[in-house]
Amino acid sequence: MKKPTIKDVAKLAGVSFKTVSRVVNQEPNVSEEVKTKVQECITKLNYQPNHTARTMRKAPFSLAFVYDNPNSHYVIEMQNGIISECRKRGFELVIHPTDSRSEEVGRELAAMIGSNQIGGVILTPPLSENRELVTFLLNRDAKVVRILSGSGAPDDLAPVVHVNDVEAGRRMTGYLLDLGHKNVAFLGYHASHESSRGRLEGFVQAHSERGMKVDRNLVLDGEFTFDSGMAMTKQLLGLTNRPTAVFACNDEIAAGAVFMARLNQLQVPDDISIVGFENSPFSTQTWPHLTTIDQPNFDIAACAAAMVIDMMQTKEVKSVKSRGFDLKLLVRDSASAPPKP
Amino acid sequence: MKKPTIKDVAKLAGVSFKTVSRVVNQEPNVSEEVKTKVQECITKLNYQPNHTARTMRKAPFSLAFVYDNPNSHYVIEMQNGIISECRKRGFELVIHPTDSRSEEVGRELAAMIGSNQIGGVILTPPLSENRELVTFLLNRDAKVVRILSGSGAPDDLAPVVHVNDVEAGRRMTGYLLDLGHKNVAFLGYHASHESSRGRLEGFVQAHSERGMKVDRNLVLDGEFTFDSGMAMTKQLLGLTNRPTAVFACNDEIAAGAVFMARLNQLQVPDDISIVGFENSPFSTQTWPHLTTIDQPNFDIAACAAAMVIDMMQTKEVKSVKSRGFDLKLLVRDSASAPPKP
DNA sequence: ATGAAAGCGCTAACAA
DNA sequence: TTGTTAGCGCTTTCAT
Repeated sequence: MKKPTIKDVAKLAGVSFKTVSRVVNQEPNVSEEVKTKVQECITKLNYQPNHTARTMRKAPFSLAFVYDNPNSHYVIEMQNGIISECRKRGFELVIHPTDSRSEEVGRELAAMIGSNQIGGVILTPPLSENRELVTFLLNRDAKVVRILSGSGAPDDLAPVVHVNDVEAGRRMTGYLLDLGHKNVAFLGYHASHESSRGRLEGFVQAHSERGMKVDRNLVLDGEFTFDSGMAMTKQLLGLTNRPTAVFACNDEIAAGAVFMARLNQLQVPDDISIVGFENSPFSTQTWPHLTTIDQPNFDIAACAAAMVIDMMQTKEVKSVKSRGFDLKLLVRDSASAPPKP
Repeated sequence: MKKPTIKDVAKLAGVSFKTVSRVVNQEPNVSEEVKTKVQECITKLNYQPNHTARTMRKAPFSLAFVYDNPNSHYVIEMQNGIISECRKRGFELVIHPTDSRSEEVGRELAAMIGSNQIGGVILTPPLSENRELVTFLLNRDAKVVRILSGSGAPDDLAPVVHVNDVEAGRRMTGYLLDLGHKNVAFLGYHASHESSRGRLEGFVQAHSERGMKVDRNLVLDGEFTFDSGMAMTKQLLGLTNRPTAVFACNDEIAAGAVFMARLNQLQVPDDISIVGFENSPFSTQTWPHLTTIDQPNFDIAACAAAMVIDMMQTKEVKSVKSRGFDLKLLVRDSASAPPKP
């Protein structure tokens, strides 16, 4: 009736419980004969090792995913990626939504580490940009992996998985420019938002590579929201040098832009091209579906998870590694050549 | 250097480690004097009880949130609600995305329960509608709470938190009808989708309460997607008795409907009223923002979490309880009185 | 190749 | 009010 323990299996198999332990942990020095018998008894009793007891003797089998991000889609994809890796390796995921501006984060995480619940932490922006937090966690013996925007690791603190927003911005802008657009607007710059900085940098690069200059009046600050997209686009349409293409910093902005264009009797993409970034559900939640940048969040997260787990499993302090992911241009129907003048 | 244990605290305080345990667990029979001294030592050493060891002696301190739902927003809200309750009660949340059509679910969960990782499970639709799964988990001594669409618990298997889709559908339809609409379409019926059945039922009720009959040609089957919303609306607009209002089964459908209306030069809500359901981000990802139904997912989830935790903490088998939540009509700008003929 | 003993950090049961 | 003794289910260490 009660859950069988290692001892029950041992009794049934007529061996010492240590032998059962050896079989369960695939340790050497067990004769084939005994091994099979034990295996049988395990299945017969439907024995499952007690995860808790194991954790007590070894290290924790859980890692935490810490995030402060209003974008559900992003969080879920990350989460799923991490979980898929966790399942493969027999780990558990504890999720920890938090407010990055609060002082609590460190304390909360310290509590989880201190109580032996978790051994590793995966941090996403903006938390991952917080050096202080990273150091704090490191000092408490937690393994930390950061997911960051950039083309490499910014320091040697802890491994990072980096996402090259500059390159993606460059590629997307190049696509627009090569389509023949001369006036491209950039919507949704946000100085404190690392990714948007990178995307703008790529935007500028693509221009200079083609000997073109970015019209600073066409670079608009804004939130990553639909409403902000509408507002910025409205502003754009009032301009004398009205752009023929719009590079929106994310899909929600782009969706708002599409809507505003439509409101002004402009056809997308015939009269104006509008592209997004992120390949979020919003990119197909508008018409035409958005040409956008596909960010492999699932893979990024799985990679980060693999890294923390590796770190948790090897006692040695390995040299800091980092791994980068490329973002892909996803051509759909919201961009085309500019209208003939 | 190493993490302090209960014994270290005891040594420092000059008491037995059991006394420290008493203080930590707020048990009675400790003199104020000793208590304060121990408290001091705890802070001085920065002692934190080892969660794992505790779990081994008592019951697991984790519960699982099992879901199979493509809607990130829904999942995140649920998750946040559960976590907020978990934090209050010192529990951990393990999330378990899964494929409800797979045979694995039961096995996977059984493994988690069997290995003593989790003691309770929160199930959402469509998993929560699976009686077999519920029984299976119950047989393995897991505490189960289901979140279900309906006006009460369908059985005595396990407690449920129910969400009254019928009532919400009725209220929303009543709102439209009372605005003066005579032809209201229902978009996105899906026989296998419990909630959509409930919403349609409410839709019908509201009509009959006003002595009106539902035009079955205006009830369209469809997916819960933007594209499906567009397609269904297109079909609608071809009808001779074109409806003046649209009740979309969720916000994505409604957003698609708004877009299609716009494409056909119809103003929303002046020419046609369109309402959604769910109050998801999509409801403000269109213009005008959607009048919709607000579903308190966070509270629903928190309530379910509170229930499982209660069940995990009391040994007694309590009589099955259930708790319902009302959905609120959220009036925004996508519905108004029908146009004058 | 196998087993016995010790002990992880804690709580429960029982003294004192 | 306080302390002692077991022992949770497992792994580690050290025999045999």
